Amino acid sequence: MAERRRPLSRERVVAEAVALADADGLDAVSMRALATRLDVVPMALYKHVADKEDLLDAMVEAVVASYADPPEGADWRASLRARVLAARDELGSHPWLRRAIETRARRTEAVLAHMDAAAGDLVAGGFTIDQVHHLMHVLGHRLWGFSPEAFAGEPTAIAPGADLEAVLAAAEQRFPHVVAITRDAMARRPGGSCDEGAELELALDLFLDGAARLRDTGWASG
Amino acid sequence: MAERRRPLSRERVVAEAVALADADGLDAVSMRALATRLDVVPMALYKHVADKEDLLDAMVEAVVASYADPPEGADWRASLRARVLAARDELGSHPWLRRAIETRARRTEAVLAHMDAAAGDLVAGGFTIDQVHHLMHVLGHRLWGFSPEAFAGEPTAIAPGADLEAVLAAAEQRFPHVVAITRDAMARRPGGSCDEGAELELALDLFLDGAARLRDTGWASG
DNA sequence: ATCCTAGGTGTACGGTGTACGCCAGTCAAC
DNA sequence: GTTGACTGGCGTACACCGTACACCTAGGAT
Repeated sequence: MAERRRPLSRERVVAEAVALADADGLDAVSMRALATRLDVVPMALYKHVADKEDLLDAMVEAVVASYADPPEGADWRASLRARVLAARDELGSHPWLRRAIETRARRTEAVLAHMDAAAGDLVAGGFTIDQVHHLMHVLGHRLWGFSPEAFAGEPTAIAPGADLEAVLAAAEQRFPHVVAITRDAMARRPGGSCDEGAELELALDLFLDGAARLRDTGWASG
Repeated sequence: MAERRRPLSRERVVAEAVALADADGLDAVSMRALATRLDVVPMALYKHVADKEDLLDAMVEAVVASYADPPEGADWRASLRARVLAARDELGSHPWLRRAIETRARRTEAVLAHMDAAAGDLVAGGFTIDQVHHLMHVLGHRLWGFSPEAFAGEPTAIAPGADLEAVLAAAEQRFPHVVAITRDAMARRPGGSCDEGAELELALDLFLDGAARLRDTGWASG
Protein backbone atom coordinates (compact mmCIF):
# COMPACT_ATOMS: atom_id res chain seq x y z
CA MET A 1 0.00 0.00 0.00
CA ALA A 2 3.01 2.21 0.38
CA GLU A 3 3.58 2.08 -3.36
CA ARG A 4 -0.04 2.31 -4.36
CA ARG A 5 0.38 5.93 -5.36
CA ARG A 6 1.79 6.25 -8.81
CA PRO A 7 3.55 9.56 -9.19
CA LEU A 8 1.49 12.37 -10.59
CA SER A 9 2.12 13.66 -14.08
CA ARG A 10 0.47 16.20 -16.31
CA GLU A 11 -1.05 13.39 -18.34
CA ARG A 12 -2.48 11.70 -15.28
CA VAL A 13 -3.88 14.95 -13.93
CA VAL A 14 -5.51 15.83 -17.23
CA ALA A 15 -6.85 12.32 -17.78
CA GLU A 16 -8.39 12.27 -14.33
CA ALA A 17 -9.91 15.70 -14.91
CA VAL A 18 -11.48 14.45 -18.14
CA ALA A 19 -12.83 11.39 -16.36
CA LEU A 20 -14.23 13.56 -13.60
CA ALA A 21 -15.90 15.89 -16.09
CA ASP A 22 -17.30 12.93 -18.02
CA ALA A 23 -18.79 11.53 -14.85
CA ASP A 24 -20.00 14.58 -12.97
CA GLY A 25 -19.87 17.50 -15.37
CA LEU A 26 -17.56 20.42 -15.83
CA ASP A 27 -18.60 22.20 -12.66
CA ALA A 28 -17.50 19.23 -10.64
CA VAL A 29 -13.96 19.77 -11.83
CA SER A 30 -12.53 21.85 -9.03
CA MET A 31 -8.90 21.72 -8.07
CA ARG A 32 -9.91 20.35 -4.72
CA ALA A 33 -12.17 17.61 -6.08
CA LEU A 34 -9.62 16.62 -8.66
CA ALA A 35 -6.90 16.45 -6.05
CA THR A 36 -9.07 14.26 -3.86
CA ARG A 37 -9.61 11.84 -6.71
CA LEU A 38 -5.89 11.67 -7.25
CA ASP A 39 -5.37 11.13 -3.54
CA VAL A 40 -3.27 14.21 -3.31
CA VAL A 41 -3.39 17.67 -1.81
CA PRO A 42 -4.83 20.43 -4.03
CA MET A 43 -1.62 22.38 -4.36
CA ALA A 44 0.17 19.34 -5.69
CA LEU A 45 -1.66 19.82 -8.97
CA TYR A 46 0.06 23.13 -9.49
CA LYS A 47 3.32 21.34 -10.04
CA HIS A 48 1.87 19.93 -13.25
CA VAL A 49 -0.57 22.58 -14.35
CA ALA A 50 -0.08 26.33 -14.33
CA ASP A 51 -3.57 27.15 -13.13
CA LYS A 52 -7.13 26.11 -13.78
CA GLU A 53 -7.25 27.75 -17.20
CA ASP A 54 -4.25 25.67 -18.16
CA LEU A 55 -5.98 22.54 -16.91
CA LEU A 56 -9.09 23.24 -18.99
CA ASP A 57 -6.94 24.04 -22.02
CA ALA A 58 -5.21 20.72 -21.56
CA MET A 59 -8.50 18.85 -21.20
CA VAL A 60 -9.77 20.30 -24.47
CA GLU A 61 -6.44 19.66 -26.11
CA ALA A 62 -6.51 16.02 -25.07
CA VAL A 63 -9.93 15.38 -26.60
CA VAL A 64 -9.39 17.45 -29.74
CA ALA A 65 -6.17 15.57 -30.38
CA SER A 66 -8.19 12.36 -30.55
CA TYR A 67 -10.52 13.48 -33.35
CA ALA A 68 -10.68 10.91 -36.12
CA ASP A 69 -9.10 11.87 -39.43
CA PRO A 70 -11.35 12.05 -42.49
CA PRO A 71 -10.94 9.29 -45.05
CA GLU A 72 -7.92 9.70 -47.29
CA GLY A 73 -8.74 10.96 -50.77
CA ALA A 74 -12.11 12.50 -49.96
CA ASP A 75 -12.91 15.70 -51.83
CA TRP A 76 -12.95 18.97 -49.92
CA ARG A 77 -16.63 18.80 -49.10
CA ALA A 78 -16.60 15.28 -47.81
CA SER A 79 -13.39 15.87 -45.95
CA LEU A 80 -14.57 18.99 -44.14
CA ARG A 81 -17.88 17.37 -43.43
CA ALA A 82 -16.20 14.32 -41.96
CA ARG A 83 -13.97 16.52 -39.82
CA VAL A 84 -16.92 18.32 -38.30
CA LEU A 85 -18.83 15.13 -37.71
CA ALA A 86 -15.78 13.55 -36.10
CA ALA A 87 -15.69 16.48 -33.72
CA ARG A 88 -19.37 16.07 -33.01
CA ASP A 89 -18.95 12.38 -32.25
CA GLU A 90 -16.57 13.22 -29.46
CA LEU A 91 -19.22 15.40 -27.82
CA GLY A 92 -21.25 12.29 -27.11
CA SER A 93 -18.80 10.92 -24.58
CA HIS A 94 -17.69 14.34 -23.35
CA PRO A 95 -20.75 16.54 -22.96
CA TRP A 96 -18.72 19.10 -21.04
CA LEU A 97 -16.50 19.67 -24.06
CA ARG A 98 -19.01 22.00 -25.61
CA ARG A 99 -18.97 24.50 -22.80
CA ALA A 100 -15.26 24.05 -22.29
CA ILE A 101 -14.52 24.87 -25.92
CA GLU A 102 -16.81 27.87 -25.80
CA THR A 103 -14.83 29.38 -22.97
CA ARG A 104 -11.31 28.61 -24.17
CA ALA A 105 -9.20 31.38 -25.60
CA ARG A 106 -5.82 29.75 -26.12
CA ARG A 107 -5.21 27.90 -29.31
CA THR A 108 -3.21 24.89 -28.37
CA GLU A 109 -1.48 22.50 -30.74
CA ALA A 110 -4.32 20.12 -31.52
CA VAL A 111 -6.79 22.99 -31.71
CA LEU A 112 -4.68 24.79 -34.27
CA ALA A 113 -4.16 21.53 -36.13
CA HIS A 114 -7.92 20.97 -36.41
CA MET A 115 -8.44 24.50 -37.65
CA ASP A 116 -5.56 24.23 -40.06
CA ALA A 117 -6.87 20.97 -41.45
CA ALA A 118 -10.30 22.47 -42.03
CA ALA A 119 -8.79 25.48 -43.74
CA GLY A 120 -6.72 23.06 -45.79
CA ASP A 121 -9.89 21.36 -47.01
CA LEU A 122 -11.15 24.68 -48.29
CA VAL A 123 -7.86 25.50 -49.92
CA ALA A 124 -8.02 22.13 -51.63
CA GLY A 125 -11.50 23.09 -52.80
CA GLY A 126 -10.07 25.95 -54.78
CA PHE A 127 -11.04 28.81 -52.49
CA THR A 128 -8.88 31.88 -52.21
CA ILE A 129 -7.15 32.43 -48.88
CA ASP A 130 -9.37 35.44 -48.37
CA GLN A 131 -12.45 33.31 -48.89
CA VAL A 132 -11.08 30.59 -46.65
CA HIS A 133 -10.53 33.12 -43.90
CA HIS A 134 -14.05 34.45 -44.01
CA LEU A 135 -15.61 31.05 -44.41
CA MET A 136 -13.83 29.86 -41.31
CA HIS A 137 -15.52 32.69 -39.47
CA VAL A 138 -18.87 31.77 -40.94
CA LEU A 139 -18.36 28.16 -39.97
CA GLY A 140 -17.56 29.34 -36.48
CA HIS A 141 -18.29 27.02 -33.62
CA ARG A 142 -19.65 24.34 -35.85
CA LEU A 143 -16.09 23.47 -36.69
CA TRP A 144 -16.14 21.88 -33.25
CA GLY A 145 -19.21 19.82 -33.98
CA PHE A 146 -21.99 21.80 -32.39
CA SER A 147 -24.34 24.61 -33.21
CA PRO A 148 -24.17 26.99 -30.34
CA GLU A 149 -27.55 28.16 -29.28
CA ALA A 150 -28.53 30.36 -26.45
CA PHE A 151 -31.67 29.81 -24.47
CA ALA A 152 -31.81 26.13 -25.25
CA GLY A 153 -33.53 25.40 -21.98
CA GLU A 154 -37.22 25.12 -21.43
CA PRO A 155 -39.51 26.89 -23.96
CA THR A 156 -40.46 29.26 -21.20
CA ALA A 157 -40.49 29.01 -17.46
CA ILE A 158 -42.47 25.83 -17.70
CA ALA A 159 -43.86 24.91 -14.32
CA PRO A 160 -42.81 21.40 -13.36
CA GLY A 161 -45.75 19.15 -14.01
CA ALA A 162 -47.79 21.91 -15.60
CA ASP A 163 -50.02 21.08 -18.52
CA LEU A 164 -47.87 21.86 -21.55
CA GLU A 165 -50.85 22.36 -23.79
CA ALA A 166 -52.26 24.94 -21.38
CA VAL A 167 -48.96 26.79 -21.38
CA LEU A 168 -48.88 26.78 -25.15
CA ALA A 169 -52.43 28.02 -25.41
CA ALA A 170 -51.69 30.84 -22.99
CA ALA A 171 -48.59 31.89 -24.94
CA GLU A 172 -50.18 31.51 -28.32
CA GLN A 173 -51.22 35.06 -29.00
CA ARG A 174 -48.11 36.59 -27.50
CA PHE A 175 -45.66 34.29 -29.31
CA PRO A 176 -47.64 32.72 -32.13
CA HIS A 177 -44.72 31.52 -34.20
CA VAL A 178 -42.79 30.04 -31.33
CA VAL A 179 -45.89 28.14 -30.30
CA ALA A 180 -46.51 27.01 -33.86
CA ILE A 181 -42.96 25.70 -34.09
CA THR A 182 -43.30 23.88 -30.81
CA ARG A 183 -46.58 22.29 -31.88
CA ASP A 184 -45.13 21.25 -35.20
CA ALA A 185 -42.07 19.75 -33.54
CA MET A 186 -44.22 17.86 -31.06
CA ALA A 187 -46.25 16.41 -33.87
CA ARG A 188 -43.13 15.21 -35.64
CA ARG A 189 -41.21 13.91 -32.67
CA PRO A 190 -42.19 12.67 -29.23
CA GLY A 191 -41.76 15.45 -26.70
CA GLY A 192 -40.93 17.92 -29.42
CA SER A 193 -37.22 17.57 -28.81
CA CYS A 194 -34.89 18.66 -31.56
CA ASP A 195 -32.55 16.35 -33.37
CA GLU A 196 -29.25 18.08 -32.83
CA GLY A 197 -27.48 15.82 -35.25
CA ALA A 198 -29.86 16.71 -38.04
CA GLU A 199 -29.63 20.41 -37.19
CA LEU A 200 -25.87 20.30 -37.45
CA GLU A 201 -25.90 18.49 -40.75
CA LEU A 202 -28.41 20.89 -42.24
CA ALA A 203 -26.38 23.87 -41.12
CA LEU A 204 -23.26 22.23 -42.43
CA ASP A 205 -24.77 21.50 -45.82
CA LEU A 206 -26.13 25.02 -46.11
CA PHE A 207 -22.66 26.22 -45.26
CA LEU A 208 -20.98 24.02 -47.84
CA ASP A 209 -23.46 25.02 -50.53
CA GLY A 210 -23.08 28.68 -49.66
CA ALA A 211 -19.32 28.37 -49.68
CA ALA A 212 -19.29 26.82 -53.12
CA ARG A 213 -21.52 29.57 -54.47
CA LEU A 214 -19.32 32.20 -52.89
CA ARG A 215 -16.32 30.73 -54.65
CA ASP A 216 -18.07 30.37 -57.98
CA THR A 217 -19.17 33.99 -57.98
CA GLY A 218 -15.62 35.11 -57.20
CA TRP A 219 -16.50 36.81 -53.93
CA ALA A 220 -13.77 38.82 -52.22
CA SER A 221 -13.73 40.75 -48.98
CA GLY A 222 -13.72 44.52 -48.54
CA MET B 1 -29.03 62.99 3.79
CA ALA B 2 -31.47 60.84 5.66
CA GLU B 3 -33.64 60.52 2.59
CA ARG B 4 -30.83 60.21 0.08
CA ARG B 5 -31.40 56.51 -0.31
CA ARG B 6 -34.18 55.79 -2.69
CA PRO B 7 -35.72 52.44 -1.90
CA LEU B 8 -34.39 49.50 -3.83
CA SER B 9 -36.47 47.88 -6.53
CA ARG B 10 -35.90 45.15 -9.02
CA GLU B 11 -35.56 47.75 -11.76
CA ARG B 12 -32.97 49.71 -9.83
CA VAL B 13 -31.00 46.58 -8.98
CA VAL B 14 -30.99 45.39 -12.59
CA ALA B 15 -30.17 48.81 -13.99
CA GLU B 16 -27.25 49.19 -11.61
CA ALA B 17 -26.03 45.71 -12.51
CA VAL B 18 -26.12 46.64 -16.19
CA ALA B 19 -24.22 49.85 -15.48
CA LEU B 20 -21.66 47.93 -13.46
CA ALA B 21 -21.20 45.37 -16.22
CA ASP B 22 -20.91 48.12 -18.81
CA ALA B 23 -18.22 49.81 -16.78
CA ASP B 24 -16.19 46.94 -15.39
CA GLY B 25 -17.25 43.81 -17.21
CA LEU B 26 -19.44 40.88 -16.34
CA ASP B 27 -17.03 39.40 -13.84
CA ALA B 28 -17.22 42.58 -11.81
CA VAL B 29 -20.91 41.92 -11.24
CA SER B 30 -20.83 40.12 -7.93
CA MET B 31 -23.63 40.36 -5.47
CA ARG B 32 -21.30 42.08 -3.05
CA ALA B 33 -19.96 44.63 -5.52
CA LEU B 34 -23.44 45.39 -6.76
CA ALA B 35 -24.71 45.83 -3.22
CA THR B 36 -21.87 48.21 -2.45
CA ARG B 37 -22.75 50.34 -5.46
CA LEU B 38 -26.31 50.49 -4.26
CA ASP B 39 -25.14 51.37 -0.78
CA VAL B 40 -26.80 48.34 0.64
CA VAL B 41 -25.86 45.05 2.21
CA PRO B 42 -25.50 42.05 -0.17
CA MET B 43 -28.44 40.11 1.18
CA ALA B 44 -30.76 43.02 0.53
CA LEU B 45 -30.56 42.22 -3.18
CA TYR B 46 -32.20 38.89 -2.60
CA LYS B 47 -35.45 40.62 -1.77
CA HIS B 48 -35.64 41.74 -5.39
CA VAL B 49 -33.85 38.99 -7.23
CA ALA B 50 -34.17 35.26 -6.67
CA ASP B 51 -30.50 34.52 -7.12
CA LYS B 52 -27.64 35.46 -9.38
CA GLU B 53 -29.01 33.51 -12.33
CA ASP B 54 -32.19 35.51 -12.02
CA LEU B 55 -30.19 38.73 -11.94
CA LEU B 56 -28.32 37.82 -15.11
CA ASP B 57 -31.56 36.76 -16.78
CA ALA B 58 -33.02 40.12 -15.89
CA MET B 59 -29.99 42.00 -17.20
CA VAL B 60 -30.25 40.24 -20.55
CA GLU B 61 -33.98 40.76 -20.57
CA ALA B 62 -33.57 44.49 -19.99
CA VAL B 63 -31.21 44.95 -22.92
CA VAL B 64 -33.02 42.63 -25.31
CA ALA B 65 -36.25 44.48 -24.62
CA SER B 66 -34.60 47.62 -25.93
CA TYR B 67 -33.74 46.24 -29.38
CA ALA B 68 -34.89 48.56 -32.12
CA ASP B 69 -37.74 47.36 -34.30
CA PRO B 70 -37.07 46.87 -37.98
CA PRO B 71 -38.64 49.42 -40.33
CA GLU B 72 -42.33 48.84 -40.93
CA GLY B 73 -43.10 47.27 -44.28
CA ALA B 74 -39.71 45.78 -44.96
CA ASP B 75 -39.75 42.42 -46.70
CA TRP B 76 -38.77 39.32 -44.74
CA ARG B 77 -35.10 39.49 -45.68
CA ALA B 78 -34.67 43.12 -44.81
CA SER B 79 -36.69 42.73 -41.67
CA LEU B 80 -34.74 39.77 -40.32
CA ARG B 81 -31.49 41.38 -41.31
CA ALA B 82 -32.44 44.57 -39.50
CA ARG B 83 -33.42 42.63 -36.43
CA VAL B 84 -30.06 40.89 -36.22
CA LEU B 85 -28.17 44.11 -36.83
CA ALA B 86 -30.22 45.86 -34.17
CA ALA B 87 -29.16 43.17 -31.75
CA ARG B 88 -25.57 43.59 -32.80
CA ASP B 89 -25.72 47.33 -32.25
CA GLU B 90 -26.59 46.77 -28.62
CA LEU B 91 -23.43 44.73 -28.17
CA GLY B 92 -21.40 47.86 -28.69
CA SER B 93 -22.52 49.49 -25.47
CA HIS B 94 -22.87 46.22 -23.58
CA PRO B 95 -19.88 44.05 -24.43
CA TRP B 96 -20.75 41.70 -21.59
CA LEU B 97 -24.05 40.86 -23.24
CA ARG B 98 -22.43 38.36 -25.54
CA ARG B 99 -21.13 36.14 -22.81
CA ALA B 100 -24.24 36.68 -20.74
CA ILE B 101 -26.49 35.52 -23.57
CA GLU B 102 -24.29 32.51 -24.23
CA THR B 103 -24.76 31.28 -20.71
CA ARG B 104 -28.48 31.98 -20.26
CA ALA B 105 -30.92 29.12 -20.40
CA ARG B 106 -34.22 30.73 -19.46
CA ARG B 107 -36.27 32.29 -22.20
CA THR B 108 -37.73 35.38 -20.70
CA GLU B 109 -40.40 37.58 -22.23
CA ALA B 110 -38.25 39.85 -24.40
CA VAL B 111 -36.07 36.96 -25.44
CA LEU B 112 -39.06 34.98 -26.63
CA ALA B 113 -40.41 38.07 -28.32
CA HIS B 114 -37.21 38.56 -30.29
CA MET B 115 -37.20 34.92 -31.34
CA ASP B 116 -40.86 35.04 -32.23
CA ALA B 117 -40.39 38.14 -34.32
CA ALA B 118 -37.53 36.56 -36.24
CA ALA B 119 -39.58 33.44 -36.83
CA GLY B 120 -42.39 35.71 -37.95
CA ASP B 121 -40.14 37.25 -40.59
CA LEU B 122 -39.50 33.81 -42.01
CA VAL B 123 -43.18 32.91 -41.93
CA ALA B 124 -43.86 36.13 -43.81
CA GLY B 125 -41.25 35.01 -46.32
CA GLY B 126 -43.34 32.01 -47.21
CA PHE B 127 -41.38 29.34 -45.37
CA THR B 128 -43.11 26.34 -43.89
CA ILE B 129 -43.17 26.10 -40.12
CA ASP B 130 -40.89 23.11 -40.40
CA GLN B 131 -38.41 25.14 -42.41
CA VAL B 132 -38.70 28.07 -40.03
CA HIS B 133 -37.91 25.80 -37.14
CA HIS B 134 -34.79 24.40 -38.69
CA LEU B 135 -33.66 27.73 -40.02
CA MET B 136 -33.88 29.22 -36.56
CA HIS B 137 -31.48 26.52 -35.44
CA VAL B 138 -29.17 27.26 -38.32
CA LEU B 139 -29.25 30.95 -37.52
CA GLY B 140 -28.40 30.07 -33.97
CA HIS B 141 -26.51 32.60 -31.93
CA ARG B 142 -26.36 35.07 -34.75
CA LEU B 143 -29.93 35.92 -33.98
CA TRP B 144 -28.39 37.82 -31.09
CA GLY B 145 -26.02 39.75 -33.28
CA PHE B 146 -22.79 37.88 -32.92
CA SER B 147 -20.97 34.96 -34.44
CA PRO B 148 -19.74 32.88 -31.59
CA GLU B 149 -16.23 31.70 -32.08
CA ALA B 150 -14.05 29.74 -29.80
CA PHE B 151 -10.36 30.33 -29.51
CA ALA B 152 -10.62 33.94 -30.60
CA GLY B 153 -7.63 34.88 -28.51
CA GLU B 154 -4.05 35.06 -29.69
CA PRO B 155 -3.10 33.00 -32.78
CA THR B 156 -0.99 30.86 -30.51
CA ALA B 157 0.69 31.43 -27.21
CA ILE B 158 2.28 34.56 -28.57
CA ALA B 159 5.00 35.77 -26.27
CA PRO B 160 4.40 39.36 -25.25
CA GLY B 161 6.68 41.48 -27.37
CA ALA B 162 7.86 38.53 -29.44
CA ASP B 163 8.53 39.03 -33.10
CA LEU B 164 5.29 38.08 -34.77
CA GLU B 165 6.95 37.30 -38.06
CA ALA B 166 9.32 34.92 -36.32
CA VAL B 167 6.39 33.16 -34.69
CA LEU B 168 4.64 32.84 -38.02
CA ALA B 169 7.74 31.51 -39.73
CA ALA B 170 8.18 28.92 -37.01
CA ALA B 171 4.55 27.79 -37.28
CA GLU B 172 4.45 27.85 -41.02
CA GLN B 173 5.15 24.24 -41.80
CA ARG B 174 3.05 22.91 -38.96
CA PHE B 175 0.02 25.10 -39.67
CA PRO B 176 0.51 26.39 -43.20
CA HIS B 177 -3.05 27.48 -43.82
CA VAL B 178 -3.52 29.25 -40.54
CA VAL B 179 -0.32 31.16 -41.17
CA ALA B 180 -1.37 31.97 -44.71
CA ILE B 181 -4.67 33.33 -43.46
CA THR B 182 -2.94 35.41 -40.82
CA ARG B 183 -0.48 36.83 -43.37
CA ASP B 184 -3.30 37.62 -45.77
CA ALA B 185 -5.31 39.33 -43.05
CA MET B 186 -2.32 41.37 -41.94
CA ALA B 187 -1.77 42.53 -45.49
CA ARG B 188 -5.36 43.66 -45.79
CA ARG B 189 -5.78 45.24 -42.41
CA PRO B 190 -3.39 46.73 -39.86
CA GLY B 191 -2.62 44.17 -37.17
CA GLY B 192 -4.55 41.50 -39.05
CA SER B 193 -7.60 42.04 -36.89
CA CYS B 194 -10.90 40.79 -38.20
CA ASP B 195 -13.87 42.98 -38.98
CA GLU B 196 -16.54 41.39 -36.86
CA GLY B 197 -19.26 43.45 -38.44
CA ALA B 198 -18.35 42.28 -41.91
CA GLU B 199 -18.10 38.69 -40.72
CA LEU B 200 -21.58 38.83 -39.28
CA GLU B 201 -23.07 40.36 -42.40
CA LEU B 202 -21.43 37.80 -44.63
CA ALA B 203 -22.69 34.96 -42.48
CA LEU B 204 -26.11 36.55 -42.40
CA ASP B 205 -26.29 36.94 -46.15
CA LEU B 206 -25.11 33.40 -46.72
CA PHE B 207 -27.83 32.33 -44.32
CA LEU B 208 -30.53 34.34 -46.05
CA ASP B 209 -29.48 33.07 -49.47
CA GLY B 210 -29.35 29.52 -48.21
CA ALA B 211 -32.74 29.89 -46.59
CA ALA B 212 -34.33 31.14 -49.78
CA ARG B 213 -32.88 28.25 -51.73
CA LEU B 214 -34.08 25.80 -49.13
CA ARG B 215 -37.57 27.17 -49.47
CA ASP B 216 -37.51 27.22 -53.26
CA THR B 217 -36.45 23.59 -53.43
CA GLY B 218 -39.23 22.60 -51.06
CA TRP B 219 -36.95 21.16 -48.40
CA ALA B 220 -38.59 19.36 -45.50
CA SER B 221 -37.13 17.70 -42.44
CA GLY B 222 -36.86 14.00 -41.71
C1' DA C 1 29.09 12.96 1.67
C1' DT C 2 26.98 16.78 -0.21
C1' DC C 3 24.06 19.72 -2.73
C1' DC C 4 20.31 20.46 -5.93
C1' DT C 5 15.97 19.94 -7.37
C1' DA C 6 11.37 18.00 -8.47
C1' DG C 7 7.30 17.06 -6.37
C1' DG C 8 4.05 16.55 -2.57
C1' DT C 9 2.30 19.00 1.99
C1' DG C 10 0.03 22.43 5.07
C1' DT C 11 -1.61 26.66 6.06
C1' DA C 12 -3.76 30.76 4.93
C1' DC C 13 -6.03 34.57 2.29
C1' DG C 14 -9.38 36.80 -0.20
C1' DG C 15 -13.00 36.00 -2.96
C1' DT C 16 -17.73 33.88 -4.20
C1' DG C 17 -23.10 32.81 -3.65
C1' DT C 18 -26.53 32.53 -0.31
C1' DA C 19 -29.24 30.34 4.01
C1' DC C 20 -31.13 31.97 8.21
C1' DG C 21 -32.63 34.93 11.85
C1' DC C 22 -33.52 39.54 13.29
C1' DC C 23 -35.63 43.97 13.32
C1' DA C 24 -37.66 48.49 11.89
C1' DG C 25 -40.93 50.63 9.46
C1' DT C 26 -45.68 50.80 7.02
C1' DC C 27 -50.31 50.03 6.68
C1' DA C 28 -54.90 47.60 7.32
C1' DA C 29 -58.25 46.01 10.47
C1' DC C 30 -60.24 46.11 14.70
C1' DG D 1 -55.37 54.02 18.88
C1' DT D 2 -53.62 49.62 19.18
C1' DT D 3 -52.41 45.55 17.12
C1' DG D 4 -50.61 42.40 13.97
C1' DA D 5 -49.04 41.09 9.66
C1' DC D 6 -46.07 42.11 5.86
C1' DT D 7 -42.18 44.23 3.44
C1' DG D 8 -37.53 45.19 2.95
C1' DG D 9 -32.99 46.01 4.69
C1' DC D 10 -29.24 44.07 8.11
C1' DG D 11 -25.69 40.89 10.18
C1' DT D 12 -23.75 36.76 10.74
C1' DA D 13 -22.22 32.55 9.14
C1' DC D 14 -21.18 28.67 6.04
C1' DA D 15 -19.27 26.11 2.43
C1' DC D 16 -16.81 26.46 -1.44
C1' DC D 17 -13.57 28.30 -4.75
C1' DG D 18 -8.53 29.31 -6.84
C1' DT D 19 -4.03 29.83 -5.44
C1' DA D 20 0.29 32.28 -3.00
C1' DC D 21 3.87 30.90 0.00
C1' DA D 22 6.80 28.36 2.95
C1' DC D 23 8.17 23.91 4.08
C1' DC D 24 9.84 19.22 3.78
C1' DT D 25 11.45 15.06 1.80
C1' DA D 26 13.24 11.60 -1.47
C1' DG D 27 16.43 10.79 -5.43
C1' DG D 28 20.09 11.67 -8.33
C1' DA D 29 24.32 14.04 -9.70
C1' DT D 30 28.61 15.68 -8.27
